[in-house]
Amino acid sequence: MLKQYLINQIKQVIKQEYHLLSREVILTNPPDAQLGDWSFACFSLAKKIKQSPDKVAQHLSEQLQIDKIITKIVVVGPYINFFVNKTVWFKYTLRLIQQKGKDYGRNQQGLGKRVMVEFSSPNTNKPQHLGHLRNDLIGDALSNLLTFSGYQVIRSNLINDRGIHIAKAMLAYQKWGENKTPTSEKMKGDYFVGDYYRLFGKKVKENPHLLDEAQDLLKKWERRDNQTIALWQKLNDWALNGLIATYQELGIKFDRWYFESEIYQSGKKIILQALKKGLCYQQADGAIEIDLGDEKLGKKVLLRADHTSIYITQDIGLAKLKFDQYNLDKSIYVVGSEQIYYLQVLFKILKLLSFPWAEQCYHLTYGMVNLPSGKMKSREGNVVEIDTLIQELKQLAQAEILSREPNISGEELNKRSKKIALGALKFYVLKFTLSQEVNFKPKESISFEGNTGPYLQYTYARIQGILNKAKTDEPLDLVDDFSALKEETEIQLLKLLSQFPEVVKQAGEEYNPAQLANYLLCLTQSFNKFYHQCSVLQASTKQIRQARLVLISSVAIVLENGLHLLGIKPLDQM
RNA sequence: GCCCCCAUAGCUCAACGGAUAGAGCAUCUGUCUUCUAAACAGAAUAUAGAGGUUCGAUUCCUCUUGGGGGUACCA
Repeated sequence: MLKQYLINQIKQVIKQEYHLLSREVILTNPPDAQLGDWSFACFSLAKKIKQSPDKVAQHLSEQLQIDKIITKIVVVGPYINFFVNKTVWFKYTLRLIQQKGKDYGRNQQGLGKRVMVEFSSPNTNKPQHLGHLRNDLIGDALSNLLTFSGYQVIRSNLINDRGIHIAKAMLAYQKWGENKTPTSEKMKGDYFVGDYYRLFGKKVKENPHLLDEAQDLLKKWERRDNQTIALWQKLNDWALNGLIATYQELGIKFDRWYFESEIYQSGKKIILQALKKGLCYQQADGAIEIDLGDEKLGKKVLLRADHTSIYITQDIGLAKLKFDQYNLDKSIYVVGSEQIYYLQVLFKILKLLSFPWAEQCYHLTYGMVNLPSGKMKSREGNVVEIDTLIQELKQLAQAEILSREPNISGEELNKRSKKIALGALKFYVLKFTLSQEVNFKPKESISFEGNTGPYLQYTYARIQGILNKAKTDEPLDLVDDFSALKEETEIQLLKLLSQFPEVVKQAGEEYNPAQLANYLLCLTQSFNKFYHQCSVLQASTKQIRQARLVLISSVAIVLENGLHLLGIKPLDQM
């Protein structure tokens, strides 16, 4: 690697001149390509040896050798700027990409390590909306990134299929459902169930006693009352089928499903044992509580007075179950920022109960999704459902495609519009920094222009168009001569292509898919600039043409790999 | 009340403590007989306020102001 070579050269000179072993030699990109290809800033080194940065830069640069790879060294104030041999760089990078193909950018960071990513975790009382979508997409992209970094990743989903919110939907259906079914109403199951959940919300305003009835229903469920269980099973299946259909539409898969109805009692035993050991205590009314030993966190009840379990009881049990079953190195919870305090409490409890793996639990937070009309609340119907949005996007994409290709076959139209719709939606959501709240703008989310998923897909399609027309007889991975690539845009592309492995590695380490998303935009913009300035097929010489074909084919590979990590499918034609 | 997060262009977002703060939308102006105009080129506009740390702060610290979230024997 050229960058590593440079770093080693610098390290050597620093050692020789100042007798310092500097582990951190960081090379940056100069703000302008005219300044150089890589840059070393001498500030921190200057501080260590108590000299002015300018002096250090000057002195170091005089000791550095120019060779076949480093062609020029220019000092600008405290910066040492390096120019490297582009032909060598092109050859190394492009051949590497051609050889590795789909594996270009893969790293071994997590080799031998096992990590679980729990995400999505929907309730079975309504369809998934935009808030879930962000969670789904982050969880999926993160899992992809970690897999690409060599981790063994287990994607898990905890289905919240029990509790008062489920009982509410059940009660409404029992009272006003008239034995309708999703089939009879020609509705997706989760939407069908969601309607009854909302209906409950409406009716309970007129008649507050309905809440007591729902409570009773939940108690009957807990007593395993036959009729109640049957009703629950029925609604639950409908809702779950709807949820699964959405995952299929999104192309998201899970390795392990946990159902709250099956594990909600787990954790009880752990707590009773902890009580015996004196790790927690019983209150006068019988409730079991733990002192979190921290003023900010306070105290937390672990089991109700009647020793039935509450939500955290099951999360304690589930955490243990995960580590017992999978011997995890890391357990990541993808959960919104509104649950920061809750997960802090959970992890603290696990630590206080002296589970050795407590420190390996990690909460990956992200900001909420806001609509222009304000906060999303399923109960009030102020939501944008995922399926609905995808349908809208698909229709828009179809209109776009038809305006370009009126005679396209129905099947192809369907296929393409789905990829484009999902590409737009996924990229729109994933490009936000996690800690940022997402202000969902309907118009921008359905846009296919500018910084969007379809822009990336379009660029990929453009490249495929050229490659298909090129019909080159020389296999691209055998092209050897890149000395003809001299344009600024070509070199810009080279730099970006060689950066990809670092970007992926960092995005994985920092659990930050947005970083990859922004990199891909940068690469794509750079390509389109090149596209408008340089012709590939009409290049002035065969040498340039062949070299450019390899270059753009490499861009396509990197783009495809990057999109794949974000869960977005490229298109050969648009 | 207490705790946490956020504040960058008219709008939505970028920017390992480093060189001239970048994109996209919207607005205005150009570019399709030439590899797909879902594109490209150009114009214009920004770090909420006050201190501090630092050779250097959009980035770190404190306060102020303005948004959001949390503070259950709910899930």
